[in-house]
Amino acid sequence: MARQTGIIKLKGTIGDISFYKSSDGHLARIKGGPDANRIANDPAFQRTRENGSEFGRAGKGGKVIRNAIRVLLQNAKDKKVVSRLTKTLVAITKTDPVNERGARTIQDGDMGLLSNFEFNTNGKLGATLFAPFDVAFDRVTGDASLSLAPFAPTIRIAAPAGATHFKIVTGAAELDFPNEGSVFESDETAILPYDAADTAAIDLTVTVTPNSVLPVIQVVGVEFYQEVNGQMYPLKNGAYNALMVATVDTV
DNA sequence: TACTTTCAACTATCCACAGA
DNA sequence: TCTGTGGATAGTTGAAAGTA
Repeated sequence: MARQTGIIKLKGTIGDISFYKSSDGHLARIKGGPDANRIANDPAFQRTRENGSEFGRAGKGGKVIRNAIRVLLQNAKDKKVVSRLTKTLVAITKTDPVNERGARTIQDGDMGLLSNFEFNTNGKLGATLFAPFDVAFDRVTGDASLSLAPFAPTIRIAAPAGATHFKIVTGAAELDFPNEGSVFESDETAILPYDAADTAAIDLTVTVTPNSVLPVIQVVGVEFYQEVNGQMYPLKNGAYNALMVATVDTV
């Protein structure tokens, strides 16, 4: 049994050697574990395969969502949004009361858990936009709307340093998880000055399939800009832009 | 008993390396 | 020294075998 006696304790795996801390001290040994073939075929790993199946479904579901809102997500995301979204979708999958273990789905689970999901932890909408806003989705017409009464930007929006302008965006996505497809439309305000003067009332509407029977989510976001010599530049490549799930509507 | 590894899906980011 | 390429990694869940 190999032991680590140096000052620097390692944790993790380098090559075929694993380093970890146990009650016997810091150890180093050849990595082990069951092989891929066993996990794929051995009846003892049935539970493991069921987990893998549901986890895989959540991962694919995350891709459907990210692909759907890609045009907005590109401007407001952090490095770990994929894993955070997967985590949420796994939790949703577990709330599915219909299907048996290993076959549970996102759309049969409680998709409400996706409400208020923030796509950028570096710029959360909940900590950025303090102007009250209303969202509404009409399943018959397929219209998703966002409205804000006039507000003073410097009071109602916590903008990162350097921002001179901003934009409010929204989008609706109709999600078809089994077929890995989606319908998406987005709308946005003009680029507005970040100052103390009240904005005009904001009303944005986007439309997805009327009378849809699929789950629909609506996202709301804020994007920041910096004006330099009359040109608008995205502030720090959108590091502080916010995007959040505002509505989750299922049949 | 405590701990690791493995698998499932996905992708931005990081790193090493080769070649110019 | 710089650039492009390709592979590894992180991060998420849960189950069980294997080892000291």
